[in-house]
Amino acid sequence: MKFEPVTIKDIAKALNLSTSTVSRALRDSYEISAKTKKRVIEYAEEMNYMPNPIALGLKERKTRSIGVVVCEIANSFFSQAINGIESVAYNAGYNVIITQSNESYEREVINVKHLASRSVDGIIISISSETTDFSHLKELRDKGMPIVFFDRIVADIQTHKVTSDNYMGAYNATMHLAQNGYKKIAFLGNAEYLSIIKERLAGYIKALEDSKLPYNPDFIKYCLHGGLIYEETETVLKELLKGKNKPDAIIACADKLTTNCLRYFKKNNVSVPNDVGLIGFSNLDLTEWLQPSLSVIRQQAFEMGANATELLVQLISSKRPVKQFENMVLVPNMIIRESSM
Amino acid sequence: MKFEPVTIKDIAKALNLSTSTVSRALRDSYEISAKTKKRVIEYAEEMNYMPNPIALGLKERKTRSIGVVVCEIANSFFSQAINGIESVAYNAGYNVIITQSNESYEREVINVKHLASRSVDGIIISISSETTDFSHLKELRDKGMPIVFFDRIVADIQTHKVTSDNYMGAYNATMHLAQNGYKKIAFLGNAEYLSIIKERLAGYIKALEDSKLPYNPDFIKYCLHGGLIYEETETVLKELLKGKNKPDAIIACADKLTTNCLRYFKKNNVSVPNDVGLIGFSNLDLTEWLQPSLSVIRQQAFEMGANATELLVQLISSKRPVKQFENMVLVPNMIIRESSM
DNA sequence: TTGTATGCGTTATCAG
DNA sequence: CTGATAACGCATACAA
Repeated sequence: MKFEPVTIKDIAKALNLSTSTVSRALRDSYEISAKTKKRVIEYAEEMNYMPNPIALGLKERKTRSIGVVVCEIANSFFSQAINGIESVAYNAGYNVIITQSNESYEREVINVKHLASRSVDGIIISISSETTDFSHLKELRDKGMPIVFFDRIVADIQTHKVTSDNYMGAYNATMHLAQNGYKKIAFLGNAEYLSIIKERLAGYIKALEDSKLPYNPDFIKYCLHGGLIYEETETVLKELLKGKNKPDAIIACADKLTTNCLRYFKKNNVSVPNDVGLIGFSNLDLTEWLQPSLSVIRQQAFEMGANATELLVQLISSKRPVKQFENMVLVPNMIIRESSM
Repeated sequence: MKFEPVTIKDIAKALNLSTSTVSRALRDSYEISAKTKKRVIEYAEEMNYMPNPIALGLKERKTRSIGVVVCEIANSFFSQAINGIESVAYNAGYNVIITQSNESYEREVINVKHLASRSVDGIIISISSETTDFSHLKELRDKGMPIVFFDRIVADIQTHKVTSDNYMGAYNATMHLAQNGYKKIAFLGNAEYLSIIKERLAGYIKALEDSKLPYNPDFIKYCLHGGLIYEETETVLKELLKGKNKPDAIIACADKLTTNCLRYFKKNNVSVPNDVGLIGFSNLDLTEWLQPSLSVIRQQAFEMGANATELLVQLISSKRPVKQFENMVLVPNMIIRESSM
């Protein structure tokens, strides 16, 4: 006894009407008499009628769902962002399909292809730290798929973008450390070519200049896997913190990278912020209590997700060709949060 | 210049064949000549043909997507489980739609209704800690929607379930603490009526008996919000740890609950495991380095997710009526992991 | 105001 | 071996 959903046809038959009348009545068309409308709507209600989204999609060539590509959801920044994405999407009547690249280019391409193969009306993507070739995204964009780049945007691809003011964020973070007496501040990023990292590096360098601190290229390090592999971070930190002229503070440019730094410091009995100052990007609620006086920046994950989704939904339902790009850069407050020492 | 996906019809026209021939060739039907088959498949490949899942769904009354309801994705157990779910679902050709209840009953009902109305083919759910009324799920099950209960199952609802051996897990955890010299072990759960908590409580009590430790009802506490609200946990811990006869160890029965305990201890300069022993459920990779010798149990999140999904996919494609329930309880290894002190 | 016919992309069932 | 046609559920242009 399988559950058979009631269709417009069933209603039409039961009420001795045509399917089109029923359809129009349910859509509250002006050309239907109030009486018929009422009869249909009441009966539909009673039978718990639900329009079949698949049939709708077939007609409109829409799936009413949007795809999301992030590096991983077990990341406080992205899981918060996803909350924002979902809340907007649901209100707009969209489902959200989340995929994870695990910082792998190959995986990202697979995910994007899968989403694009008509299971999705639009895509929100934060590229993997490994991605340097963007042809899969350019292709998609050229085919007319609405895409919003999120957080980790691609500078040289013309499309819609939502990101934070990474330059100012890194600038503020560096200034903060400098003002607290740190003289040799290191910069730890994930991927050198990632736009958000480039911007942060620029902000970092500007802050060094403004606080008259020397710029030391040895203090700039990258972990391609973005902290997904602890050992990679460990190797880099070892390299960074060896010798006599080692840094006395670090700016860590990713959620997991920050976690890994803390882990490494714990393991090696390095005290934060006494031995080493540390500021981590992203919203790690753990870091607040892990190490007193560790500062954490960028709290607007939810808003960023929500904004990106609003933009995407707008793009999807927009009648204008998607090719009329409007770059939109969102600048959320970058918060330096300090806990008491 | 909107992107128009290539359809079977297009291929048929281009190759001077009928749509049915093309369809059969692509499905590798035995009644098509090798030559035609090759011609069609090659052309389809070249044109990057992708079958339209919506049209497929219309025929089969399927959406090829499954819904997931968890309390939150920013939870190491669930985000790992979701990885398992997605990997199986993806291989079986299903999309995964994730929703979060945030431990709210109301939210859970909304999510379930939403998923059901958008006609996912099946649902994997881990109920919220607030949920005590299961009519929304019973209703759905009675309508024939394949449902697999995951992790936080409902004991008195007859359907398919995948969970871990919580009784043994708690038993082992408690024994571990007892064997390490702790005498007054407290039990911290989220919701009293949650089956996994009841089972863990039973295992805890049995372990107390077996290690000849007294059972003290004051040592059993609950945080309904499952750690989502730190202050709630803090209040409970304050209550638990006051007085002279306070516990010397705690079993924390949820991911965030464990985190909150650590946060509270940090704040109050309580050393783990010297002042208080602590074992937390779920897979918190952070805890490993946060506090030496903190033990963490249940590593099988990925496998559990994968198993639940396999079961669900099987249910969906099963021709038998879904009402023939088979309870399936998965018993993953419960691991007590220790880091060096 | 209502009904009829058509099409969205695909597959199954007939015919040939 | 291949082709024509109906059907899935819905919306809509066109007819009445």
